[in-house]
Amino acid sequence: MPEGPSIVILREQAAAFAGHTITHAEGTSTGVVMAELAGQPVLNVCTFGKQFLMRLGDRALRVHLLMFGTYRINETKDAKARLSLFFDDDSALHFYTCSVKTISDDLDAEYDWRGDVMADAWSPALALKKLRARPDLLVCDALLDQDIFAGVGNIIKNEVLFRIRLHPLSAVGDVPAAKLRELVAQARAYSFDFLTWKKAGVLKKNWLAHTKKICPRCDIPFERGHLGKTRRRSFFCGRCQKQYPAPAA
DNA sequence: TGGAATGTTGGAAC
DNA sequence: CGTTCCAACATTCC
Repeated sequence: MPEGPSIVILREQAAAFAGHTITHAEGTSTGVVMAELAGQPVLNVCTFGKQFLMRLGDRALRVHLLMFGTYRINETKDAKARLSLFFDDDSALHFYTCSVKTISDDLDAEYDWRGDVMADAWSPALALKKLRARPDLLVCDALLDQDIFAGVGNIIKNEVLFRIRLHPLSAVGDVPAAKLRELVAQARAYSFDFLTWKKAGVLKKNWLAHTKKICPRCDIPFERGHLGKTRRRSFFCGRCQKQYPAPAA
């Protein structure tokens, strides 16, 4: 479910709740006081990276779907909801298997929107600055770092690195400047392709690297491994994805 | 059917 | 005290 673009879809679907008032809240989450939510208006909904945010009358709710989280609108799943919100027009929003937290309603103080690859405020220059400050960071870890690329997940990581022909074990400080700019640009560009494909139900069909066995460019087997400090799955072509610095022979 | 996966966190360990 | 590491959590699919 949950890389940044999927959360954007959630936000678009939940936009209909803005302007409505919560009449009742229930669920197993310990991150909110259910009784305090009744009567609160939904002022607006937004996202930061993989987080879904709802600004209410006197607080905001942060929902993170983690790896397995799901949600339903105007219907329920056969499972206990972490948080169910019922609204004054009899609509409802249910979250399952997720982390729910109550946070300050001053979202501009909580988040630097320039760090969200899906945001209008996304700043490639700021991302580059953060990257240059960490030359030893491997690019496979850099893309997953939510302080640099909020919203990017493991699928986007693999697809971006394949797209720009960059080996996942390359060190940020050794990647040529132009290639690093490409990395930043494609972190956003691929995320929007992801969004388009996810909406059309053709996301998997468009994967070129993630979970793939053969490189579509070289027609040779992909390498795979749990790389970097994050130890997340990497799928990459040892021939067309260049490594910086070149590995010792 | 056990293992692994679109992820983060909190606390232990150093 | 700061940084790093790893177990824990949870659902679904193969």
